[in-house]
Amino acid sequence: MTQEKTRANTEAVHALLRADVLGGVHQPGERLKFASLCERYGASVSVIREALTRLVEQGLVESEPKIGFKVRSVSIDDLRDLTATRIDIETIALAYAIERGGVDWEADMVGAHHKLERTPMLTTDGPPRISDEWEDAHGRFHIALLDGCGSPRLLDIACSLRDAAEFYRRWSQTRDTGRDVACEHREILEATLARDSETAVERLRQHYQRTAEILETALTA
Amino acid sequence: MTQEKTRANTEAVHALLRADVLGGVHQPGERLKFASLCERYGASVSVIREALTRLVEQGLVESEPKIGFKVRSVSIDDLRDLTATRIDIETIALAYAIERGGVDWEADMVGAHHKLERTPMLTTDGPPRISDEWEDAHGRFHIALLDGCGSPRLLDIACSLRDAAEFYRRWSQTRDTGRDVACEHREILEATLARDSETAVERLRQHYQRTAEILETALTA
DNA sequence: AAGCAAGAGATTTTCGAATATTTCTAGAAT
DNA sequence: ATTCTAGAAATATTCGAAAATCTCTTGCTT
Repeated sequence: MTQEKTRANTEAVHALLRADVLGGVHQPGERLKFASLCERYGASVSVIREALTRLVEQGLVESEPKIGFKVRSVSIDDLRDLTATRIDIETIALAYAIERGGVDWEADMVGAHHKLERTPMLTTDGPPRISDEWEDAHGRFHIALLDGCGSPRLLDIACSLRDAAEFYRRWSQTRDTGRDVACEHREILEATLARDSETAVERLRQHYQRTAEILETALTA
Repeated sequence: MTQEKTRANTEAVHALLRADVLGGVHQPGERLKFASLCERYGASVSVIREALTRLVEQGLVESEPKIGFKVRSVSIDDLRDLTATRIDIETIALAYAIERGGVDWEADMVGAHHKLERTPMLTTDGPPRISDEWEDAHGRFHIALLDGCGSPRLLDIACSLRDAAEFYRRWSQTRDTGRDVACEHREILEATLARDSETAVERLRQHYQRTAEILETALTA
């Protein structure tokens, strides 16, 4: 009786399906058939279809009319393009934030960073993998960094690119080869608070570049 | 018997509805009710809903769950944000294109520009307004400029921002106060072909800035 | 043996009705 | 007069089945 929700509205199914795609429950390239999805999410064709349609528009799922839907497939080329684009966009946003951000922005940023530092990165039960809580805190920190930029449109783009990146991230689970991610975050925050745009941007760039390199080796292996 | 399509598939309805929203048939802020949309596009609730869902995800329509859909509303603030973001994004893309674009890119660009120059800007029948053909050629030229950038993701973002801008554009119909748009295009092309990144980017920036200013006065008036 | 055609099965797409929710209206109570 | 509430109307959401389409198999022809 724990999950007896009589309301299976689209919003919820969309969130669920999205989480499953992002989390790798459905593999990239995998076909998403209505029959099995309806069963899995306990919803009707209509609501599954709406959820899929939205995911297509968000770039997480692909659709061929009359043929069906499938999870978007991954490639090295796309990963490189994504990384480069992400760096370009976030670089601009961070610079704006440093230029325009007020004290509220600073406060949120510091808060998000604090939470990130206090959240254990790896799970302790079972084989060590990056915990969902950490992923969440990590995302929030990076968004908090940009949040002072004052441009809803730019922020929105950054978020959607972050989602796309999440898609790749699960491959690199625990492959952090002697990398001090926490330190990188601390240094980015430090330069940002000091309003040192040059340094902050450069550190952010390296942060993403390193992640991408790890992902790339994981993807080729 | 000219339009007796028995197939009202989603793709078509989506395109139609999108064109109508972009073209101002449905005013910003206007509610989009299923009943009237079903009648207008001769389709069932399902396909209307899918089209609307997609438009929401594309940022052209807003949705409040259980309440309904409405055309996205416009504002000066959003126009400014949009313009600034567009300049930032296209600036990057153009710089990349100039840096990396090959001869095919050049050819497409020159071709698109030629077509733009040969397409009459204003309609001759009825009150003069900007013709759909010109709008189309105009969009294609600007996309052709960026197409050499080599980044599908960046190009995609640029296109979606262009759609958003289209949304505002219909207000400024024929308000071109002594502005030589054709000349601006020619100069942008010229600098781009000369691989003079600085100049090209600056001209593109001014091109958009001017458009935005005209739009802004039209919006406040 | 290769290629083609027909048909069965699987799957997506569309429909119209049933259901759930919100919004409007009118009347009663304060 | 104003606020509140019940009911009616309008509207969005969800469902399950019918229709359309694609895919795969099987048997036939060359």
